[in-house]
Amino acid sequence: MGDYKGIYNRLFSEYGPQSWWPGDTPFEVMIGAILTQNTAWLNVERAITNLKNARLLSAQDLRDTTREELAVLIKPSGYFNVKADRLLEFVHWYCQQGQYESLKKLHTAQLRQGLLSVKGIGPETADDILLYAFNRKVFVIDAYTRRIFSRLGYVDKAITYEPLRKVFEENLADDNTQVFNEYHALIVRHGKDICKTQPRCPECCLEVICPKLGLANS
DNA sequence: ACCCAGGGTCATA
DNA sequence: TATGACCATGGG
Repeated sequence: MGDYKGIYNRLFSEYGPQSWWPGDTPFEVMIGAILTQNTAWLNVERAITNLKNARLLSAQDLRDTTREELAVLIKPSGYFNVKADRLLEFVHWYCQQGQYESLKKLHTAQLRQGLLSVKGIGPETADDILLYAFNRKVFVIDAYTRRIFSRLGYVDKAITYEPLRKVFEENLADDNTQVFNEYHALIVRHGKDICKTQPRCPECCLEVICPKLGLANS
């Protein structure tokens, strides 16, 4: 089973509200979700600042940018050639679908399917967008989630994305979207916080259950 | 110098 | 289905 809400409460009392996702508009959230793939958020912020200065954080303007021009601007976020293509693939789809006003009318399953049809958007990025840009009640799974909760003995360490997402969504069925929002952010925050204090420490949550959770490994 | 970050795709077996 | 290679910058 596992006390999923209990872990949430411990994380929340330890760290407090995380105010995710950082970003001024839903569209900026979506762009950030693509840029942050396997990348530290600090580097994503630099790339987003460049896009803002170039006035490219609207769908229309971004769509008319060349891949080469885009690659230069998002360079700090890494994988810049790959991500330039992914941003363009996404924004083309986004405009074709009628942007936010049209997409927000879709059911969550339909919207998710649409996002996943875009080359460069996988399950985690799609769920980031669903939760943090469209405010849909989906649980975002990442590497921290899988590590922490498999070490807790709640799930198998080899569990794949969809089954793990289902576990969280079933266990948090009675909770609202804000809890889903906060929970994923807290999981990420927990990993960052510990690693900042003790980089690669064997006591770090990435390797064993962090003492901060009050759940010593044994 | 080494590890890895708020992943995803593609080729291979 | 399940690994492995690849993408690439910047912080600790």
